[in-house]
Amino acid sequence: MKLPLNQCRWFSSSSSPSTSLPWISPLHYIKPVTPKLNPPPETSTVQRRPKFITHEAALTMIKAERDPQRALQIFNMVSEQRGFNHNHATYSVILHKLAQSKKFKAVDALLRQMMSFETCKFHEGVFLNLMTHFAKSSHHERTLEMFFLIQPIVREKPSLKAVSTCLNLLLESGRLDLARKLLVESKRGFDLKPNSCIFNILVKHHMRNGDVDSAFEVVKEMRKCEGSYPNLITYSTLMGGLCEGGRLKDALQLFEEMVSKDQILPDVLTYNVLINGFCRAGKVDRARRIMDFMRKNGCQPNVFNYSTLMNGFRKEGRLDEAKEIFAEMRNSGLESDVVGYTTFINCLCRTSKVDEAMSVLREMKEKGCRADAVTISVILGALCRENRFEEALEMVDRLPYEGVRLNKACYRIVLNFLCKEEEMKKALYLLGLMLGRGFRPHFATSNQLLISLCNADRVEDAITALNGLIEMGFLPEDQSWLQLVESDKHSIRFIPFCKLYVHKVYFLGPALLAIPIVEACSLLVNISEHNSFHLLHELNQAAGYLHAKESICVTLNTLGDLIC
DNA sequence: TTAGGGTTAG
Repeated sequence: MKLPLNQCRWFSSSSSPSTSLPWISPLHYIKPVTPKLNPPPETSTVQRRPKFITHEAALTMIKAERDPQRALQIFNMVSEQRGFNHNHATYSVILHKLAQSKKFKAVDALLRQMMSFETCKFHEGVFLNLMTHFAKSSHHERTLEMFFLIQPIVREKPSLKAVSTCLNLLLESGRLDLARKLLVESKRGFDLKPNSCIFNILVKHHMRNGDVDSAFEVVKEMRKCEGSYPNLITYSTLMGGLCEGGRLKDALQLFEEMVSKDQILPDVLTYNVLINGFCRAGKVDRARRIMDFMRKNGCQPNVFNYSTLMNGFRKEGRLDEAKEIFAEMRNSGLESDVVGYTTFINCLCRTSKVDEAMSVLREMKEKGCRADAVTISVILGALCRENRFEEALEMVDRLPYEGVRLNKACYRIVLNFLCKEEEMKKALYLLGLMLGRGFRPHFATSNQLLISLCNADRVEDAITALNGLIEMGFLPEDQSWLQLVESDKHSIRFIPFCKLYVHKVYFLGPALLAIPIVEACSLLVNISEHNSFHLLHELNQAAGYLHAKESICVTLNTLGDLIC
Protein backbone atom coordinates (compact mmCIF):
# COMPACT_ATOMS: atom_id res chain seq x y z
CA MET A 1 0.00 0.00 0.00
CA LYS A 2 1.22 3.44 -0.86
CA LEU A 3 1.56 5.90 1.98
CA PRO A 4 0.20 9.40 1.52
CA LEU A 5 3.15 11.66 0.84
CA ASN A 6 2.92 13.57 4.08
CA GLN A 7 3.03 10.34 6.05
CA CYS A 8 5.87 8.83 4.15
CA ARG A 9 8.88 8.08 6.29
CA TRP A 10 11.45 9.74 4.12
CA PHE A 11 9.31 12.62 3.06
CA SER A 12 8.51 15.80 4.96
CA SER A 13 6.03 18.15 3.41
CA SER A 14 6.90 21.82 3.59
CA SER A 15 3.26 22.40 4.43
CA SER A 16 3.68 20.42 7.63
CA PRO A 17 1.93 22.16 10.54
CA SER A 18 5.02 21.98 12.79
CA THR A 19 7.36 23.98 10.60
CA SER A 20 9.54 25.05 13.55
CA LEU A 21 10.66 21.50 14.30
CA PRO A 22 12.50 19.28 11.90
CA TRP A 23 10.84 16.04 11.02
CA ILE A 24 12.61 13.23 12.77
CA SER A 25 12.75 9.70 11.55
CA PRO A 26 11.98 7.05 14.17
CA LEU A 27 15.31 5.52 13.26
CA HIS A 28 17.09 8.53 14.71
CA TYR A 29 16.11 7.44 18.18
CA ILE A 30 17.91 4.18 17.65
CA LYS A 31 20.92 5.59 15.88
CA PRO A 32 21.14 9.32 16.64
CA VAL A 33 23.01 11.53 14.27
CA THR A 34 25.52 13.87 15.88
CA PRO A 35 24.30 17.39 15.06
CA LYS A 36 27.86 18.71 14.67
CA LEU A 37 28.70 16.16 12.02
CA ASN A 38 25.48 16.40 10.15
CA PRO A 39 23.75 19.74 10.86
CA PRO A 40 20.24 20.09 9.49
CA PRO A 41 19.92 22.76 6.81
CA GLU A 42 18.81 26.00 8.43
CA THR A 43 16.55 27.04 5.63
CA SER A 44 14.63 23.82 5.40
CA THR A 45 12.70 21.63 7.72
CA VAL A 46 13.68 18.59 5.63
CA GLN A 47 16.28 16.22 6.98
CA ARG A 48 16.98 13.63 4.34
CA ARG A 49 18.65 10.49 5.40
CA PRO A 50 20.88 9.16 2.65
CA LYS A 51 19.54 5.88 1.37
CA PHE A 52 21.80 2.92 1.93
CA ILE A 53 23.05 1.65 -1.40
CA THR A 54 23.06 -2.12 -1.59
CA HIS A 55 25.45 -4.18 -3.74
CA GLU A 56 22.70 -4.77 -6.28
CA ALA A 57 21.94 -1.04 -6.50
CA ALA A 58 25.64 -0.24 -6.78
CA LEU A 59 25.99 -2.75 -9.60
CA THR A 60 23.10 -1.21 -11.48
CA MET A 61 24.48 2.30 -11.01
CA ILE A 62 28.02 1.41 -12.09
CA LYS A 63 26.79 -0.54 -15.10
CA ALA A 64 24.53 2.31 -16.18
CA GLU A 65 27.26 4.96 -15.89
CA ARG A 66 28.92 5.52 -19.22
CA ASP A 67 31.76 7.67 -17.95
CA PRO A 68 34.38 5.38 -16.33
CA GLN A 69 35.61 8.15 -14.04
CA ARG A 70 32.13 8.69 -12.65
CA ALA A 71 31.61 4.93 -12.39
CA LEU A 72 34.71 4.79 -10.21
CA GLN A 73 33.37 7.68 -8.13
CA ILE A 74 30.19 5.69 -7.54
CA PHE A 75 32.27 2.66 -6.59
CA ASN A 76 34.26 4.71 -4.09
CA MET A 77 31.24 6.56 -2.79
CA VAL A 78 29.27 3.43 -1.89
CA SER A 79 32.26 1.94 -0.12
CA GLU A 80 32.22 4.87 2.28
CA GLN A 81 28.90 3.71 3.69
CA ARG A 82 29.17 2.29 7.14
CA GLY A 83 29.02 -1.49 7.04
CA PHE A 84 29.50 -1.75 3.30
CA ASN A 85 32.28 -3.83 1.79
CA HIS A 86 32.71 -4.36 -1.90
CA ASN A 87 32.41 -7.92 -3.12
CA HIS A 88 33.44 -9.91 -6.17
CA ALA A 89 30.48 -8.64 -8.22
CA THR A 90 31.11 -4.94 -7.61
CA TYR A 91 34.85 -5.28 -8.22
CA SER A 92 34.18 -7.28 -11.32
CA VAL A 93 31.85 -4.70 -12.84
CA ILE A 94 34.05 -1.68 -12.09
CA LEU A 95 37.16 -3.44 -13.37
CA HIS A 96 35.35 -4.34 -16.56
CA LYS A 97 34.17 -0.76 -17.02
CA LEU A 98 37.64 0.69 -16.42
CA ALA A 99 39.46 -1.85 -18.59
CA GLN A 100 36.96 -1.36 -21.38
CA SER A 101 37.84 2.34 -21.36
CA LYS A 102 41.54 1.51 -21.13
CA LYS A 103 41.87 3.13 -17.69
CA PHE A 104 44.57 0.68 -16.75
CA LYS A 105 46.13 2.76 -13.98
CA ALA A 106 42.83 2.73 -12.15
CA VAL A 107 42.62 -1.03 -12.79
CA ASP A 108 46.05 -1.44 -11.19
CA ALA A 109 45.02 0.58 -8.15
CA LEU A 110 41.96 -1.61 -7.66
CA LEU A 111 43.99 -4.80 -8.09
CA ARG A 112 46.38 -3.60 -5.38
CA GLN A 113 43.40 -2.88 -3.16
CA MET A 114 41.98 -6.37 -3.80
CA MET A 115 45.31 -7.93 -2.96
CA SER A 116 46.10 -5.91 0.15
CA PHE A 117 42.88 -4.99 1.90
CA GLU A 118 39.93 -7.03 0.80
CA THR A 119 38.90 -10.15 2.60
CA CYS A 120 35.98 -11.22 0.41
CA LYS A 121 36.15 -14.18 -1.95
CA PHE A 122 37.11 -13.34 -5.53
CA HIS A 123 36.69 -15.62 -8.54
CA GLU A 124 39.09 -16.01 -11.41
CA GLY A 125 36.50 -14.86 -13.98
CA VAL A 126 37.47 -11.26 -13.33
CA PHE A 127 41.05 -12.04 -14.36
CA LEU A 128 39.96 -13.79 -17.54
CA ASN A 129 38.05 -10.66 -18.41
CA LEU A 130 41.06 -8.46 -17.71
CA MET A 131 43.27 -10.76 -19.81
CA THR A 132 40.98 -10.14 -22.77
CA HIS A 133 41.03 -6.38 -22.27
CA PHE A 134 44.81 -6.27 -22.01
CA ALA A 135 45.17 -8.46 -25.10
CA LYS A 136 42.84 -6.19 -27.06
CA SER A 137 45.03 -3.23 -26.12
CA SER A 138 48.18 -5.16 -27.10
CA HIS A 139 49.44 -5.20 -23.52
CA HIS A 140 50.37 -8.86 -23.80
CA GLU A 141 52.74 -8.97 -20.84
CA ARG A 142 49.87 -7.76 -18.74
CA THR A 143 47.62 -10.51 -20.12
CA LEU A 144 50.07 -13.02 -18.68
CA GLU A 145 50.39 -10.97 -15.51
CA MET A 146 46.64 -11.37 -14.93
CA PHE A 147 47.12 -15.14 -15.02
CA PHE A 148 49.75 -14.91 -12.29
CA LEU A 149 47.51 -12.67 -10.16
CA ILE A 150 44.85 -15.37 -9.87
CA GLN A 151 46.70 -17.32 -7.19
CA PRO A 152 47.48 -14.39 -4.83
CA ILE A 153 44.06 -12.74 -5.11
CA VAL A 154 41.65 -15.65 -5.60
CA ARG A 155 43.77 -17.75 -3.25
CA GLU A 156 43.29 -20.77 -5.49
CA LYS A 157 45.46 -22.08 -8.27
CA PRO A 158 44.35 -21.06 -11.77
CA SER A 159 42.02 -23.42 -13.59
CA LEU A 160 42.70 -25.04 -16.95
CA LYS A 161 40.16 -22.61 -18.35
CA ALA A 162 42.42 -19.76 -17.23
CA VAL A 163 45.39 -21.41 -18.95
CA SER A 164 43.38 -21.92 -22.14
CA THR A 165 42.07 -18.36 -22.23
CA CYS A 166 45.48 -16.88 -21.63
CA LEU A 167 47.24 -19.23 -24.06
CA ASN A 168 44.74 -18.53 -26.79
CA LEU A 169 45.06 -14.76 -26.36
CA LEU A 170 48.87 -14.89 -26.35
CA LEU A 171 49.12 -17.12 -29.40
CA GLU A 172 46.54 -15.08 -31.33
CA SER A 173 48.74 -12.06 -30.68
CA GLY A 174 51.82 -13.92 -31.86
CA ARG A 175 53.50 -13.84 -28.45
CA LEU A 176 55.06 -17.29 -28.47
CA ASP A 177 57.59 -16.24 -25.84
CA LEU A 178 54.86 -15.43 -23.34
CA ALA A 179 52.82 -18.49 -24.32
CA ARG A 180 55.82 -20.70 -23.58
CA LYS A 181 56.32 -19.02 -20.23
CA LEU A 182 52.67 -19.62 -19.41
CA LEU A 183 52.86 -23.32 -20.23
CA VAL A 184 56.11 -23.83 -18.34
CA GLU A 185 54.85 -22.02 -15.25
CA SER A 186 51.46 -23.76 -15.35
CA LYS A 187 53.23 -27.06 -15.08
CA ARG A 188 56.05 -26.09 -12.75
CA GLY A 189 54.23 -23.66 -10.48
CA PHE A 190 50.72 -25.08 -10.41
CA ASP A 191 51.16 -28.69 -11.52
CA LEU A 192 48.55 -28.21 -14.25
CA LYS A 193 48.42 -30.89 -16.93
CA PRO A 194 47.23 -29.73 -20.35
CA ASN A 195 43.81 -30.94 -21.44
CA SER A 196 42.40 -31.41 -24.94
CA CYS A 197 41.43 -27.76 -25.17
CA ILE A 198 44.99 -26.57 -24.52
CA PHE A 199 46.38 -29.03 -27.07
CA ASN A 200 43.77 -27.91 -29.58
CA ILE A 201 44.85 -24.30 -29.17
CA LEU A 202 48.39 -25.41 -30.01
CA VAL A 203 47.17 -27.41 -33.00
CA LYS A 204 45.31 -24.34 -34.26
CA HIS A 205 48.41 -22.18 -33.78
CA HIS A 206 50.59 -24.48 -35.90
CA MET A 207 47.95 -24.90 -38.58
CA ARG A 208 47.56 -21.11 -38.86
CA ASN A 209 51.28 -20.87 -39.43
CA GLY A 210 50.99 -23.51 -42.13
CA ASP A 211 53.14 -25.85 -40.05
CA VAL A 212 51.17 -29.05 -40.56
CA ASP A 213 53.95 -31.32 -39.24
CA SER A 214 54.13 -29.51 -35.90
CA ALA A 215 50.35 -29.65 -35.61
CA PHE A 216 50.44 -33.44 -36.01
CA GLU A 217 53.31 -33.64 -33.52
CA VAL A 218 51.06 -31.91 -30.98
CA VAL A 219 48.37 -34.52 -31.64
CA LYS A 220 50.92 -37.28 -30.99
CA GLU A 221 51.82 -35.62 -27.68
CA MET A 222 48.16 -35.31 -26.90
CA ARG A 223 47.62 -39.05 -27.22
CA LYS A 224 50.51 -39.70 -24.84
CA CYS A 225 49.28 -37.26 -22.23
CA GLU A 226 46.94 -38.65 -19.61
CA GLY A 227 43.51 -37.05 -19.62
CA SER A 228 43.75 -35.58 -23.08
CA TYR A 229 42.77 -37.11 -26.39
CA PRO A 230 42.02 -35.85 -29.90
CA ASN A 231 38.37 -34.91 -30.24
CA LEU A 232 36.09 -33.53 -32.95
CA ILE A 233 37.58 -30.07 -32.55
CA THR A 234 41.11 -31.44 -32.99
CA TYR A 235 40.12 -33.20 -36.20
CA SER A 236 38.16 -30.20 -37.54
CA THR A 237 41.13 -27.94 -36.89
CA LEU A 238 43.49 -30.35 -38.62
CA MET A 239 41.17 -30.75 -41.58
CA GLY A 240 40.76 -27.00 -41.86
CA GLY A 241 44.52 -26.53 -41.95
CA LEU A 242 44.96 -29.26 -44.55
CA CYS A 243 42.24 -27.74 -46.74
CA GLU A 244 43.83 -24.31 -46.45
CA GLY A 245 47.08 -25.79 -47.72
CA GLY A 246 45.21 -27.34 -50.65
CA ARG A 247 45.62 -30.87 -49.25
CA LEU A 248 42.00 -31.88 -49.81
CA LYS A 249 42.76 -35.56 -50.24
CA ASP A 250 44.59 -35.66 -46.91
CA ALA A 251 41.69 -33.84 -45.28
CA LEU A 252 39.25 -36.48 -46.52
CA GLN A 253 41.55 -39.26 -45.39
CA LEU A 254 41.71 -37.73 -41.95
CA PHE A 255 37.93 -37.49 -41.94
CA GLU A 256 37.70 -41.24 -42.54
CA GLU A 257 40.34 -41.90 -39.92
CA MET A 258 38.39 -39.86 -37.40
CA VAL A 259 35.23 -41.89 -37.97
CA SER A 260 36.84 -45.35 -38.23
CA LYS A 261 39.82 -45.11 -35.88
CA ASP A 262 38.60 -42.79 -33.16
CA GLN A 263 34.89 -43.37 -33.76
CA ILE A 264 34.10 -39.70 -33.66
CA LEU A 265 31.04 -38.57 -35.58
CA PRO A 266 31.31 -35.37 -37.63
CA ASP A 267 28.96 -32.45 -37.00
CA VAL A 268 27.85 -29.48 -39.13
CA LEU A 269 31.07 -27.61 -38.34
CA THR A 270 33.30 -30.45 -39.45
CA TYR A 271 31.36 -30.77 -42.70
CA ASN A 272 31.58 -27.05 -43.25
CA VAL A 273 35.36 -27.16 -43.04
CA LEU A 274 35.32 -29.66 -45.90
CA ILE A 275 32.64 -27.86 -47.93
CA ASN A 276 34.58 -24.62 -47.62
CA GLY A 277 37.86 -26.33 -48.44
CA PHE A 278 36.49 -27.76 -51.67
CA CYS A 279 34.76 -24.47 -52.57
CA ARG A 280 37.97 -22.52 -52.07
CA ALA A 281 39.80 -24.97 -54.31
CA GLY A 282 37.20 -24.36 -57.02
CA LYS A 283 35.73 -27.85 -56.61
CA VAL A 284 32.24 -26.71 -55.88
CA ASP A 285 30.56 -29.82 -57.34
CA ARG A 286 32.44 -31.98 -54.87
CA ALA A 287 31.46 -29.55 -52.12
CA ARG A 288 27.86 -30.07 -53.11
CA ARG A 289 28.33 -33.83 -52.93
CA ILE A 290 29.70 -33.45 -49.39
CA MET A 291 26.51 -31.68 -48.47
CA ASP A 292 24.46 -34.53 -49.95
CA PHE A 293 26.61 -36.98 -48.01
CA MET A 294 26.01 -35.22 -44.74
CA ARG A 295 22.27 -35.24 -45.31
CA LYS A 296 22.32 -38.97 -46.04
CA ASN A 297 24.27 -39.51 -42.83
CA GLY A 298 21.69 -37.81 -40.71
CA CYS A 299 23.34 -34.41 -40.39
CA GLN A 300 21.04 -31.68 -41.66
CA PRO A 301 22.91 -28.74 -43.25
CA ASN A 302 22.56 -25.42 -41.48
CA VAL A 303 22.74 -21.79 -42.67
CA PHE A 304 26.54 -21.85 -42.50
CA ASN A 305 26.73 -24.85 -44.84
CA TYR A 306 24.32 -23.32 -47.34
CA SER A 307 26.08 -19.94 -47.27
CA THR A 308 29.46 -21.58 -47.83
CA LEU A 309 28.20 -23.56 -50.78
CA MET A 310 26.29 -20.62 -52.23
CA ASN A 311 29.43 -18.52 -52.08
CA GLY A 312 31.35 -21.34 -53.73
CA PHE A 313 29.03 -21.22 -56.72
CA ARG A 314 29.19 -17.42 -56.70
CA LYS A 315 32.96 -17.45 -56.93
CA GLU A 316 32.79 -19.82 -59.87
CA GLY A 317 30.40 -17.44 -61.60
CA ARG A 318 27.64 -20.11 -61.44
CA LEU A 319 25.07 -17.68 -60.15
CA ASP A 320 21.94 -19.59 -61.08
CA GLU A 321 23.17 -22.50 -59.01
CA ALA A 322 24.00 -20.13 -56.18
CA LYS A 323 20.42 -18.90 -56.27
CA GLU A 324 19.22 -22.51 -56.28
CA ILE A 325 21.15 -23.15 -53.08
CA PHE A 326 19.51 -20.15 -51.43
CA ALA A 327 16.09 -21.49 -52.49
CA GLU A 328 17.05 -24.97 -51.27
CA MET A 329 17.93 -23.53 -47.89
CA ARG A 330 14.53 -21.90 -47.60
CA ASN A 331 12.73 -25.01 -48.78
CA SER A 332 14.45 -26.96 -46.05
CA GLY A 333 12.69 -24.71 -43.57
CA LEU A 334 15.73 -22.69 -42.55
CA GLU A 335 15.52 -18.94 -42.04
CA SER A 336 18.53 -17.18 -43.44
CA ASP A 337 20.68 -15.06 -41.20
CA VAL A 338 22.50 -11.86 -42.11
CA VAL A 339 25.51 -13.67 -43.61
CA GLY A 340 23.30 -15.93 -45.71
CA TYR A 341 21.37 -12.94 -47.00
CA THR A 342 24.58 -11.00 -47.65
CA THR A 343 26.03 -13.91 -49.61
CA PHE A 344 22.86 -14.08 -51.67
CA ILE A 345 22.78 -10.31 -52.18
CA ASN A 346 26.39 -10.50 -53.32
CA CYS A 347 25.40 -13.12 -55.89
CA LEU A 348 22.78 -10.75 -57.27
CA CYS A 349 25.10 -7.75 -57.20
CA ARG A 350 27.78 -9.63 -59.10
CA THR A 351 25.30 -10.22 -61.93
CA SER A 352 24.25 -6.57 -62.11
CA LYS A 353 20.92 -7.35 -60.48
CA VAL A 354 21.17 -4.51 -57.99
CA ASP A 355 17.44 -3.85 -57.95
CA GLU A 356 16.76 -7.45 -57.07
CA ALA A 357 19.42 -7.16 -54.37
CA MET A 358 17.68 -4.07 -52.99
CA SER A 359 14.41 -5.98 -52.82
CA VAL A 360 16.14 -8.77 -50.87
CA LEU A 361 17.42 -6.06 -48.54
CA ARG A 362 13.84 -4.92 -47.99
CA GLU A 363 12.80 -8.51 -47.35
CA MET A 364 15.51 -8.78 -44.70
CA LYS A 365 14.09 -5.77 -42.94
CA GLU A 366 10.56 -7.16 -43.08
CA LYS A 367 11.76 -10.43 -41.58
CA GLY A 368 13.57 -8.61 -38.80
CA CYS A 369 17.03 -9.58 -40.04
CA ARG A 370 19.11 -6.45 -39.70
CA ALA A 371 21.57 -5.74 -42.50
CA ASP A 372 25.09 -5.06 -41.30
CA ALA A 373 27.99 -3.05 -42.69
CA VAL A 374 29.04 -5.95 -44.93
CA THR A 375 25.58 -6.25 -46.50
CA ILE A 376 25.52 -2.54 -47.16
CA SER A 377 29.10 -2.50 -48.48
CA VAL A 378 28.13 -5.11 -51.06
CA ILE A 379 25.14 -3.09 -52.24
CA LEU A 380 26.99 0.23 -52.20
CA GLY A 381 29.78 -1.25 -54.31
CA ALA A 382 27.25 -2.56 -56.82
CA LEU A 383 25.40 0.77 -57.02
CA CYS A 384 28.67 2.64 -57.54
CA ARG A 385 29.84 0.24 -60.23
CA GLU A 386 26.71 1.27 -62.11
CA ASN A 387 27.36 4.97 -61.37
CA ARG A 388 24.16 5.12 -59.29
CA PHE A 389 25.84 7.52 -56.87
CA GLU A 390 22.75 9.38 -55.74
CA GLU A 391 21.12 6.18 -54.54
CA ALA A 392 24.33 5.16 -52.79
CA LEU A 393 24.55 8.55 -51.04
CA GLU A 394 20.92 8.40 -50.06
CA MET A 395 21.48 5.00 -48.43
CA VAL A 396 24.59 6.14 -46.60
CA ASP A 397 22.71 9.17 -45.36
CA ARG A 398 19.57 7.32 -44.27
CA LEU A 399 20.61 3.91 -42.94
CA PRO A 400 22.22 5.01 -39.63
CA TYR A 401 18.85 6.55 -38.70
CA GLU A 402 17.26 3.15 -39.29
CA GLY A 403 19.60 1.43 -36.89
CA VAL A 404 22.07 0.09 -39.46
CA ARG A 405 25.60 0.61 -38.22
CA LEU A 406 27.80 1.62 -41.11
CA ASN A 407 31.55 1.34 -40.78
CA LYS A 408 34.35 3.24 -42.43
CA ALA A 409 34.41 0.76 -45.33
CA CYS A 410 30.85 1.70 -46.35
CA TYR A 411 31.81 5.35 -46.65
CA ARG A 412 35.17 4.66 -48.23
CA ILE A 413 33.73 2.45 -50.98
CA VAL A 414 31.46 5.27 -52.16
CA LEU A 415 34.05 8.01 -51.70
CA ASN A 416 36.66 6.06 -53.66
CA PHE A 417 34.25 5.68 -56.58
CA LEU A 418 33.25 9.35 -56.45
CA CYS A 419 36.90 10.46 -56.53
CA LYS A 420 37.70 8.02 -59.31
CA GLU A 421 34.82 9.34 -61.38
CA GLU A 422 35.68 12.95 -60.42
CA GLU A 423 32.21 13.54 -58.99
CA MET A 424 33.60 16.28 -56.80
CA LYS A 425 30.38 17.83 -55.58
CA LYS A 426 29.05 14.49 -54.38
CA ALA A 427 32.46 13.58 -52.95
CA LEU A 428 32.45 16.78 -50.89
CA TYR A 429 28.95 16.06 -49.64
CA LEU A 430 29.98 12.56 -48.56
CA LEU A 431 33.18 13.84 -46.98
CA GLY A 432 31.14 16.25 -44.84
CA LEU A 433 28.79 13.45 -43.88
CA MET A 434 31.49 11.01 -42.91
CA LEU A 435 33.66 13.52 -41.06
CA GLY A 436 30.58 14.67 -39.18
CA ARG A 437 29.99 11.05 -38.13
CA GLY A 438 33.59 10.55 -37.08
CA PHE A 439 34.83 8.49 -40.05
CA ARG A 440 38.07 9.40 -41.74
CA PRO A 441 38.59 8.64 -45.44
CA HIS A 442 41.44 6.44 -46.53
CA PHE A 443 44.78 8.31 -46.59
CA ALA A 444 45.26 7.85 -50.34
CA THR A 445 41.67 8.86 -51.05
CA SER A 446 42.05 12.03 -48.95
CA ASN A 447 45.11 13.05 -50.93
CA GLN A 448 43.44 12.24 -54.20
CA LEU A 449 40.34 14.20 -53.23
CA LEU A 450 42.37 17.32 -52.43
CA ILE A 451 44.33 17.12 -55.67
CA SER A 452 41.20 16.51 -57.73
CA LEU A 453 39.58 19.57 -56.16
CA CYS A 454 42.60 21.70 -57.02
CA ASN A 455 42.71 20.34 -60.54
CA ALA A 456 39.07 21.27 -60.90
CA ASP A 457 39.94 24.83 -59.73
CA ARG A 458 37.95 24.34 -56.56
CA VAL A 459 40.61 25.70 -54.24
CA GLU A 460 38.09 26.98 -51.70
CA ASP A 461 36.53 23.51 -51.51
CA ALA A 462 40.00 21.99 -51.17
CA ILE A 463 40.67 24.28 -48.22
CA THR A 464 37.36 23.35 -46.59
CA ALA A 465 38.10 19.66 -47.14
CA LEU A 466 41.65 20.05 -45.83
CA ASN A 467 40.39 21.78 -42.71
CA GLY A 468 37.94 18.97 -42.02
CA LEU A 469 40.51 16.27 -42.69
CA ILE A 470 43.17 17.90 -40.52
CA GLU A 471 40.71 18.04 -37.64
CA MET A 472 40.51 14.26 -37.94
CA GLY A 473 44.28 13.94 -37.70
CA PHE A 474 45.11 13.80 -41.41
CA LEU A 475 48.22 15.39 -42.92
CA PRO A 476 48.56 15.44 -46.69
CA GLU A 477 51.47 13.53 -48.13
CA ASP A 478 54.39 15.70 -49.31
CA GLN A 479 53.51 15.53 -52.97
CA SER A 480 49.90 16.53 -52.36
CA TRP A 481 50.96 19.40 -50.14
CA LEU A 482 53.29 20.73 -52.81
CA GLN A 483 50.54 20.46 -55.37
CA LEU A 484 48.08 22.29 -53.14
CA VAL A 485 50.51 25.15 -52.55
CA GLU A 486 51.46 25.31 -56.21
CA SER A 487 47.82 25.47 -57.26
CA ASP A 488 47.46 28.62 -55.19
CA LYS A 489 50.87 30.20 -55.86
CA HIS A 490 49.77 33.81 -55.98
CA SER A 491 47.46 33.59 -53.06
CA ILE A 492 48.05 32.98 -49.39
CA ARG A 493 45.14 30.68 -48.75
CA PHE A 494 47.22 27.68 -47.77
CA ILE A 495 49.48 29.65 -45.44
CA PRO A 496 47.47 28.86 -42.30
CA PHE A 497 48.37 25.21 -42.86
CA CYS A 498 52.11 25.93 -43.09
CA LYS A 499 52.58 25.54 -39.37
CA LEU A 500 51.81 21.86 -39.79
CA TYR A 501 54.86 21.58 -41.96
CA VAL A 502 57.54 23.33 -39.95
CA HIS A 503 59.31 19.99 -39.59
CA LYS A 504 59.50 19.76 -43.36
CA VAL A 505 61.05 23.04 -44.21
CA TYR A 506 61.40 22.26 -47.90
CA PHE A 507 57.68 22.51 -48.26
CA LEU A 508 57.49 25.96 -46.80
CA GLY A 509 59.53 27.51 -49.57
CA PRO A 510 56.89 28.09 -52.24
CA ALA A 511 54.26 29.10 -49.74
CA LEU A 512 56.52 31.55 -47.92
CA LEU A 513 57.55 33.29 -51.10
CA ALA A 514 53.95 33.96 -51.89
CA ILE A 515 53.14 35.79 -48.68
CA PRO A 516 54.12 39.12 -47.16
CA ILE A 517 57.48 38.85 -45.48
CA VAL A 518 56.15 39.71 -42.04
CA GLU A 519 53.93 36.67 -42.08
CA ALA A 520 56.74 34.56 -43.45
CA CYS A 521 59.02 35.58 -40.60
CA SER A 522 56.42 34.87 -37.99
CA LEU A 523 56.20 31.34 -39.32
CA LEU A 524 59.94 30.98 -39.26
CA VAL A 525 60.04 31.44 -35.51
CA ASN A 526 58.97 27.80 -35.26
CA ILE A 527 61.82 26.51 -37.33
CA SER A 528 64.97 25.10 -35.88
CA GLU A 529 68.35 26.62 -36.70
CA HIS A 530 69.34 23.67 -38.84
CA ASN A 531 66.15 23.81 -40.84
CA SER A 532 66.40 27.58 -41.25
CA PHE A 533 69.54 27.18 -43.33
CA HIS A 534 67.79 24.67 -45.53
CA LEU A 535 64.96 27.09 -45.94
CA LEU A 536 67.32 29.90 -46.85
CA HIS A 537 68.81 27.68 -49.48
CA GLU A 538 65.36 26.91 -50.83
CA LEU A 539 64.44 30.58 -50.85
CA ASN A 540 67.63 31.43 -52.68
CA GLN A 541 66.88 28.78 -55.26
CA ALA A 542 63.41 30.14 -55.76
CA ALA A 543 64.39 33.81 -55.55
CA GLY A 544 65.37 34.30 -59.17
CA TYR A 545 62.13 32.90 -60.32
CA LEU A 546 59.90 34.76 -57.92
CA HIS A 547 61.91 38.01 -57.69
CA ALA A 548 61.86 37.83 -53.95
CA LYS A 549 65.41 38.86 -53.19
CA GLU A 550 64.34 41.68 -50.98
CA SER A 551 62.23 39.34 -48.94
CA ILE A 552 65.15 37.02 -48.52
CA CYS A 553 67.34 39.80 -47.17
CA VAL A 554 64.77 40.59 -44.54
CA THR A 555 64.38 36.88 -43.82
CA LEU A 556 68.11 36.59 -43.43
CA ASN A 557 68.15 39.37 -40.90
CA THR A 558 65.29 37.82 -39.01
CA LEU A 559 66.93 34.44 -39.03
CA GLY A 560 70.17 36.03 -37.91
CA ASP A 561 68.35 37.46 -34.91
CA LEU A 562 66.74 34.13 -34.21
CA ILE A 563 69.98 32.22 -34.43
CA CYS A 564 71.83 34.67 -32.21
C1' DT B 1 34.99 -15.12 -20.58
C1' DT B 2 38.95 -22.32 -22.50
C1' DA B 3 39.57 -25.17 -28.54
C1' DG B 4 36.83 -25.94 -34.82
C1' DG B 5 32.73 -23.22 -39.71
C1' DG B 6 30.03 -19.07 -43.76
C1' DT B 7 29.63 -12.78 -46.19
C1' DT B 8 32.26 -7.16 -48.23
C1' DA B 9 36.19 -3.88 -49.26
C1' DG B 10 41.38 -3.00 -49.48
